[in-house]
Amino acid sequence: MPHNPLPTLDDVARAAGVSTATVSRCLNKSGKVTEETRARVMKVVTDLGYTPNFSARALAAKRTFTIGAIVPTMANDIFARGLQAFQEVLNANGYTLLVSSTAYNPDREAEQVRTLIARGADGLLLIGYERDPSVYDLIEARGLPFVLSWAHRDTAPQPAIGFNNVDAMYDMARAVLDLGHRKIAVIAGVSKGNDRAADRVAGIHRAMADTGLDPTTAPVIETPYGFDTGAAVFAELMAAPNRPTAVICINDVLAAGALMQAQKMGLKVPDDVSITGFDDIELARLVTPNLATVHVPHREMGRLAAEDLIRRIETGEHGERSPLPSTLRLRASLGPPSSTS
Amino acid sequence: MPHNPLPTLDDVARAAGVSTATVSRCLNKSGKVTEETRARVMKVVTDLGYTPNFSARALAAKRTFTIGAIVPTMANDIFARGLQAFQEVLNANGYTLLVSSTAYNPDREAEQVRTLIARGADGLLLIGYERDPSVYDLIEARGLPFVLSWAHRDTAPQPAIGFNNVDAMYDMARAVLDLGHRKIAVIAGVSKGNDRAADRVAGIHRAMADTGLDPTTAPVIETPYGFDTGAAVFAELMAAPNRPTAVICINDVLAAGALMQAQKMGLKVPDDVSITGFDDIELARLVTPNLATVHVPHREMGRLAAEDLIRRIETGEHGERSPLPSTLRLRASLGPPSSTS
DNA sequence: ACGATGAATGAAAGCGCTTGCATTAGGGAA
DNA sequence: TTCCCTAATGCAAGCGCTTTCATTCATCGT
Repeated sequence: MPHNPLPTLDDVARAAGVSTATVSRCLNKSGKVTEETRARVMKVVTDLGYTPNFSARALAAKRTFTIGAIVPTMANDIFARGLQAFQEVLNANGYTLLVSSTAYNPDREAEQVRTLIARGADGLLLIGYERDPSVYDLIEARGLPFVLSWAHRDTAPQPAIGFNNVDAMYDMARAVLDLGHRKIAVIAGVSKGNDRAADRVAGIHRAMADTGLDPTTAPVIETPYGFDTGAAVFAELMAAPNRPTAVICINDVLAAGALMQAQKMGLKVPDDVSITGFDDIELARLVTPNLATVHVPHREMGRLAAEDLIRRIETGEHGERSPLPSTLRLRASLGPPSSTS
Repeated sequence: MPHNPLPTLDDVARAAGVSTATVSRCLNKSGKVTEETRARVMKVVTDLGYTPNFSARALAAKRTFTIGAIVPTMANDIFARGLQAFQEVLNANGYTLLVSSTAYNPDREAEQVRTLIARGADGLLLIGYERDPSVYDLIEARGLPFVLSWAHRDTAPQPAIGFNNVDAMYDMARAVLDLGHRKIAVIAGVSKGNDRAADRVAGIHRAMADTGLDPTTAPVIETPYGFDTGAAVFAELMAAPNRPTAVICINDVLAAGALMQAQKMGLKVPDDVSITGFDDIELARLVTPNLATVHVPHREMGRLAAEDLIRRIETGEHGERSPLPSTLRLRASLGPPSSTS
């Protein structure tokens, strides 16, 4: 491994006949430099192909221009999309993205936060609210700017760029109920450590209560994320004595699995049973019948989260925090209950 | 922003009554420390909640335990999956992942590489072979370990953990041809700067030549990645006078778009026209009919790439480089050409 | 019992950059 | 012309860690 050393600030300073302080000032646009010297220095910089060493810069300036994101997993379209947008904005502003994932394991998050702090991240992106309080302590003790995303609760103290999962799912449940469905079942995600999943179920319950139904009558089955698990739970649900006429799924992937299983079982959707999802990933428009779901602006969310976080880092102030809108996409997988069922 | 300073090596050293050198040695398991002092130091470390400052460590040791990945975009399932696996292995080995994306714009890659080098990445993950030679120069001048992925060419000098796109697509094209199809059309990705896309088309051409067909007779339409573009190209293709009996798509997303469009046009798949994809993302088993495609082990690939890269960084040596296997998944969207067409 | 031997530890020199403070030079006011 | 003020620049002290080299000390051979 030949280590052909990159030129350093000293090299540039010497070649330009100025001090390292001046070169540094040129590079950091901190004013206080004649246009003439700046030009001379910049020429040397490009001639030498100089690139500042970030580690050194970070050590001296206590700024890394690095932002950490901790997501459950990138292999989930909704996070991948949001993260991509997040990264684009970061890059456009001179920041670099450090990614870790928890595989939905809350315990790993604290560890990841520690690592990112040690690495000197200038800011943090976290998903949702629910986490060990010690994690928040860690971040706040350090005065580290952060923003939550993929969720939004009006009452929560933490800054969040996201949507209200309760309300969003309430709307969908309401739509289902308004069509006349009374026998509802829910395929839920694992709610432990996942407030988004929990909130969505809460939204369904609220809609039922508002419609005069007893929320406890609807079976709610939690299952890990995935098609196959969605399919399995659906099969179980439909094998039970008192079949639901509508199955509300906590996300599109689970719903797609359910849809696939329905087909396999020879059930017509929505005639025999309605199925709804959440997220409106592209898949929703590809399955047959098209999936009724809740549209969430993931890219937009990632973009806004990045902008908010950068603002927070650079100016200390923060933007508005009103929740992002989610909108119903009522597609063919949702219909009125059949009169015979 | 209250900056509650994290404890430093000095703090630990003082509290443990040893020198910073000793603490450093304990932390880096470099032997040369009595079990007794190590225990004492470690206790102080946990008591104080000490975490080393990576910037300082990087500056002093010229190691960052950071690995950079430059992908076209994370918002593409195949990269997201691979990257997730890549990141998991990295994390398990004490490395952190720095992500940038190029949005399939080759020009941006050189810039990203520079940034990652300046940030002191210990290694790099790049997608495919095709890039400006200056990028390779940059990396090699620095002696920076790297590995390519998502592609594999036996003749290429660069280390790669991937599969052979030509062969993989050859197999699929062969399967299509062997069913009797003679009028074939290709929905391709943009091949400029994307050797995976180009190689796949090459595979199709080779299969045609091997079957005694003139490769130039098959229309190849390039289009950016996406459903809607896939649908649009498909519509165009089927509107032409001499309709193909089989449309081979360069990836599953394009194929899914084509499938959707076929449905919209009232065409039966595969009776009226066969459609095939590539990648075998989950969507392939969700659309109706299920998509015939080429299965590629993306997660496995990400995992292996990470392991190879780490080995390369830590020991200088490299593992084997035989291509990963891809396998045909011949599903319902592919059938023999109808006799009437 | 004494010097030789080697293992554990400490002292200190950076790594490449930023930044507070000192210094210099140039320009305007008196 | 002299003096003061300001803007540009340089000096040098770190930032927190690793690592080389020197030092210390206990152990062993003779």
